[in-house]
Order: sequence, then C-alpha cells, then structure tokens
Amino acid sequence: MNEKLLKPYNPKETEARIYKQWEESGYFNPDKLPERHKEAFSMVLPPPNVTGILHMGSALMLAVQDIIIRFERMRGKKTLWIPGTDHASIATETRFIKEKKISKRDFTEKRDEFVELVNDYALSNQKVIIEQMRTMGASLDWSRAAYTLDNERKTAVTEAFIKMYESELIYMGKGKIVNWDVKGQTVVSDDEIEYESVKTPLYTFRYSKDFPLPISSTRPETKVGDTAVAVHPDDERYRQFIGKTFKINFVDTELNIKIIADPSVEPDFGTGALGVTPAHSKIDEDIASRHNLESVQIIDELGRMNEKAGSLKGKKILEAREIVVQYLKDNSLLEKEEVVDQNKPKAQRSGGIIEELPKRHQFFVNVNKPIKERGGKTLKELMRESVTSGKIKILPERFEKIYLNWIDNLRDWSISRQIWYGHQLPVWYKYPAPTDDSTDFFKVSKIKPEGSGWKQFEDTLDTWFSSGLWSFSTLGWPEKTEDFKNYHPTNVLETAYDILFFWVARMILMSQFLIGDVPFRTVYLHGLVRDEKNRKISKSLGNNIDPAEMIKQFGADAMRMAMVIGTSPGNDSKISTDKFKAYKHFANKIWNVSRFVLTNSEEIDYSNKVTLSTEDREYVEEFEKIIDDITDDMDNFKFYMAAEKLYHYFWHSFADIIIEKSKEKIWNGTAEEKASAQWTIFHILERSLRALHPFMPFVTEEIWSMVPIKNKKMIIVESWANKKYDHKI
RNA sequence: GCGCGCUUAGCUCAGUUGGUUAGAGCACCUCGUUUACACCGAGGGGGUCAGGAGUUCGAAUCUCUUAGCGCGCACCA
Repeated sequence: MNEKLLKPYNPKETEARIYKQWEESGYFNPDKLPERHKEAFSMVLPPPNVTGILHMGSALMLAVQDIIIRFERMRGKKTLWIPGTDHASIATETRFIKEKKISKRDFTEKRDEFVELVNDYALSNQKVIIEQMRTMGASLDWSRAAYTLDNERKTAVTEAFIKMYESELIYMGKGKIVNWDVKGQTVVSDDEIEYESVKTPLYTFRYSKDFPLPISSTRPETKVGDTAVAVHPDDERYRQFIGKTFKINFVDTELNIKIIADPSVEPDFGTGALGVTPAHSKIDEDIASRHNLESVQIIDELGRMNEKAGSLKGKKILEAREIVVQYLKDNSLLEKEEVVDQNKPKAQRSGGIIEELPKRHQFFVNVNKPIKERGGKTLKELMRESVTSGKIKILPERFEKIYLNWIDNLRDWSISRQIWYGHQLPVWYKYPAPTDDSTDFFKVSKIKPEGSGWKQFEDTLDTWFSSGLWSFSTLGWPEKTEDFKNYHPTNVLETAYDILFFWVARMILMSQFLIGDVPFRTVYLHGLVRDEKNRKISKSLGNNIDPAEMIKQFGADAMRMAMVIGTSPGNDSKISTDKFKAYKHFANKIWNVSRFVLTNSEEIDYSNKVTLSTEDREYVEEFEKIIDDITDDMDNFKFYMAAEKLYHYFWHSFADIIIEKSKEKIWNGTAEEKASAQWTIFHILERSLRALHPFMPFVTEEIWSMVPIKNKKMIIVESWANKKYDHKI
C-alpha cells in the first residue's frame, strides 16, 4: 500500500512528474511505441498563434485531441500527433506594434531589423504556449514540432507557390480591386472582412440639373469617380438614354457619364439607375469590364480623396461626403434622403474600414481555372468534390452544407499582404518596376535570378497560405519522407468551426492540388467556449478564464473533463469555475475509490479462475456493456457522452453501489464471497482506469503505478478497457 | 435574398433510426458522520419538451405552420 494514497489526491505534486515520465518513455513518438502498435493514426494540432498565452479554445482543442490520440494509442494504433505554432503574420505583427509601441515608419530602410524583433517576440511567446500545452497533458510528439515560419515550412511554401504559379493558379492582378484595410495598411481576403450593420442615409440625386436620370448612393463622395450609369435593358423609363454620353461638372470635377444597359441592374431598387464607380466597387468593376469603361481611382490608401477628385483632394472620406451632400443641397440636386440599413465592411483583425480600391502587383489564387494535372477540374470543384464524394466527412454534418454554400460563392483568393512578418513572395523584379504592368516584368523563383538589379517583392503571403500546407508540410513535404508516406492523409482534423473557411477549406485546396489527395478523412468541429453569461470570451470583455490558472487550482484532469463534458459537437459551450470544481472532486473520488479497492483486495492473477457470485457476474457484465457503449461513443466522436457515462458509472454505480455492497462480503462473508467481491472491485477499477485514462491521464497514470498487476506497462500504452482489446496481463 | 441551427427542470445541456412513468450535472430541500472519500452518503421537490395543426396504435423525436433567438454566405445603387 503506497503511502501517497492515504492523502487526498494532489494534482500539483503529480502532474509535472508524470508528464516528464511520459516524455522520457518516448511514447509520444510513434517510432518508440511498443511492438503491438502497427496501424498508423495521425493528426496535426491546429497550431496556436504565437501572439500570447493559451486561451480556453486551445484548452478545449487540446483536451479533445489528446482524448482521441490516447484512445487510439491504447487501441494499439501507431499514433502520431504533431505539435506546432503559427506565426500568424498579421495578428502577430499588429500585436507586436501595439504592445511595444513601435512604428513601422521608424524602420523604413530597416525591414530585416524589424522582422527580427517581431520574430524574437514571437519565439518568446511560443515558449510560453508550448509550456502550457504540456501542462494540459497533451501527448504531442515534440520531436516533430513545427513552426509555420521555420526553414522547412519556408521550403514548402516556396514550392507550393511556384507550383501554383506554373499551373497558372496564381496570377498577378493588374490593378484588380482589392479589400484595402485602411487602418492595417494591407490587403485582406474576403473572409477577413466582418460586417457591422448600421443605419445610414441613402441619397437620391442627379449629377447635374441637365442630367436626365437620378441615382441613389450611400456614398455620394465616390460619385466623382463615376464613368457610367447603368440601367436594366428592359427598363422602359430609361431606354431612350442608353448609349448616350453626358459631359457634366460634378463638385468641380469633369465627368463623362455613359448610359449603359446591363442586366445585373435591379429596376426596382432605388431609382433603377446605378452610378458605376469602376475603381471602388467589385460589382461595378465587373460591369465596367463588360462595357469597356474607364476606371478612375479617387480614394487613396490612406482613405483620402486623391488628385482625381478635384477640389475634394486630400479630404477624408467623411469630410468629402459632407461637402458633396452640401453641394447637392446648394444646387438643388438632392431629391430624397432616407435612412437605410447597411452592412459596413470592417477588417476583422484591425477593426479598420475596408475600402475597395484597385492595387497593382497583387497576387491571387484563381479558383475557377481548370487544372490540367487534375483532370481539368478547378480548385473550386476539387474542394467541393472532396466533401460531396464522402472522401472527407465533416462532423457535425450540418457544416458540410455551410462549407458547400461558401464554396459556391467563393471568389479568387487574394494572397498578397503588406505585412513584413511572414513568408515573402518568391517573386522578383528589376527595380524600378515598370509602370505599365507588362506581362513578364517579374520572375517567380526560389532564389534571386541571375543578373543585377533584381529585387524581391516586399509583400508577404496571407498567413493561411502556409497554414493550408500544414497537413503535409509538417510531414516533410516536398521531400518524399517516410513520415509523409506513413501518415498522410491524416485521419482526423479537430478544430473550431470558426476557421472552417480560413483553414479547413484552404488545406483541402492545397492538398488536392499539390498532393492530389485529401488532407484528412474526418473533420470534427467543436464550438466556441463562452462564459456563463454566454458571451464570447475575449480580452476586451475581461471575462477570460485563464486555463493555466484553472489547472493550478483544480488540476489538468479536472480541466479536461470540464472542457469536454457538456460540449456537444459544433455547439458553443459555456464554462464556469463550478464545472472545474465538480471534476476536481471526481479526480479525488477516483483516488479514494482506488485507496479502498487496493487496501481491500489483492493482486489479481487473471490466469487463476475465480468463481463469481451471480451478483458480481452481473456487475461485471453490466460494466462490459457500458464500456462497449463508451467505445461506440468514442468512435462516433461523442466524447461528451463517453465522459459523462464514465463519470456517472464510476461514481454512482461502482462507488455507491458495487463497492458499498462489497464491504459486507469482504468483511463478513464466506471465503468464496470475499474472493468474488475482491476480484470484482479490483477488476472494475483496473478496467475503469484504462477507460478513464484518455480523459484524465494524470490521476489514472499515478494510480496505475500503484496497482499490483504483473508485467504492467505505463497506462498510456496499456490496452483500452474494451474486452475486444483485452490481451492477457 | 439564399442557406443552416436553436427553443426540454431555477441554470447548463443530453435525449442515436418515433416505443413504458422525459434524463444528467450544478443549484435547492430533508436526513445521516468511529473505520475509502464531507472533495461524502441516503432520500426529495421541480418540466403542457416555445405555440398551433397534421401523420401515426403511439411524437420531445417525422411533416407543415407561427413566434422568438442565433449563425454562415451574398446583397448593400
């Protein structure tokens, strides 16, 4: 009888020691697992950002994924779970600038110096995060740890970019409209925009007194960039004007407005006439390209009117709007002013206004281009088919519909960012760049091209470009490594639903094009963790529960159970300190039950037959049935269910009934009754510890070290509790 | 506009293909402490399963519908 057992369970004294034992055992590394582990099972950890400390969402994902990997390891799989961290380009750089109160302008000629500072900052954060992942008990193979910006991953990113460029999937958009984040001073993708619904005035007016048709706009200041008015071809009201061009003076700017007919115009919306601003609206850009209209940029990258805006030059957007509205009033051009609902686009990361404007030298991924190497299918089709064919299963299923809905509306992915911390594009040009964007002024290449004067493009890649390669870049791709052969496609991708498009979809895109296969078989999505008032946990609300603090107070096992129980797939979950407390009590319950069983039973030799009483046999059979159920739940990703069943069985059947009844038999029963009862409680405890291990690895490993079983190993590599996986001890 | 969810006990949520008296945790109430555990045990109260209609021998579960809440995408002249 171990003296440790006499005191209450103390996670603090136990966890770090156990984690060290696991690491020393090498069992996190599939190459060092015992013989019986043959069939490969792999997962990649969604790499946490190196922007700061671990949050509740990461704690949830670590808990769930570690449960999966420990379960499969016990079932005899050759398990690989790859850790890593994400440089999170835009997020890290923004955070660094804010925290250190640094201005990029001070580094105008010293980009390398700046990048090095950000990198130091990132790596020091990385250490903290990695340490916290360990405290969760995560059985990650640290020998294979990756960083999205390390050398191996740089090689993968460059290779991917060049391959995509050669297949004409990556192209340079020559003055194509981008989403410009005025505050963050960078281009962002469509997915990085959030919409805020606001009330805003909609003005209905004419450019000038003699202009025949009124138009409506919430942004009259952009109308100085108009080159056409579009009407529906069947609209009787305006048919007579189609094809005519009007020369007008609008707020001191000369405009040439051509009246065009385009079926995309809704006759019933507003006046049925649409002022076309080709430089500042993607829709208008499309109309303009159909009608060969001139495009005039009138807003600059600082969010001000430029020299093409005449007297408005230099004015901020809102100032310009006021001036224009005043002009309309002064000249009796304003016909109507009404308040309408509008979705105002904002940059998700910086919170800044998004302006649509044309920008040169920006790169895009074409999602509609047929790919020769992939049977003429487009990226969009490949992404779609991966799921519709059933090759990838998304759980819960409703997210498959959400995914497909997103694919159907997908536009080309803009991948250039005006951020310094990240993967610089492998694209070179002769300085200075030509002004006319002639087709071959740049070269795509791993290294600087021969000859003098070559300069690398300043821009870096969208951080999700490197994350998209994660399922195979972590396995050594583009090298043909053993790891890649053995572990790709990975089995399960477990992540939060809010990065389904950002990450999951991009991984499918990259893998389908570069590998010709899916990156994983099953996508299991968990929800967001919210506080007890159902608010999203965030720094600004100050409602952040620090996982590290919870682990200190209640132990990692309690933390894991609290994260998992009550958390159904794809649904947001609520967390409160009460929940941690409840499972801390449970850890102690397991401890106390073990103390009782181990002091009241002896070493079990499973080769010796014990004749069980009818009652005890029923207990054992009932237990086996429950373990079968739990195994099913695990197979179906119902971890919340499995955990709850285990909790309930262990406490309210095993402890409250079976153990209570065994006391009488052990203390006052016949020799047969005693032996039967002892065997039963020992057997159920021993099996329960195995079943509990994926969920509560520390306390079960600690107790296992005291359980008198012949030839036992650490519980982390023992067989799963299910009879099917029973092998003689 | 297109699409997807949710509404079950005071709170947080389960409830698989329709099948006895609808479950759990927390909270609450009563009783109990010399021998595994008060981080405990025994017992208890509490629900028109959002409203309505239908299918069925039978509906929390399937269909339609109303209301409220939430989410994704698109539009946003």
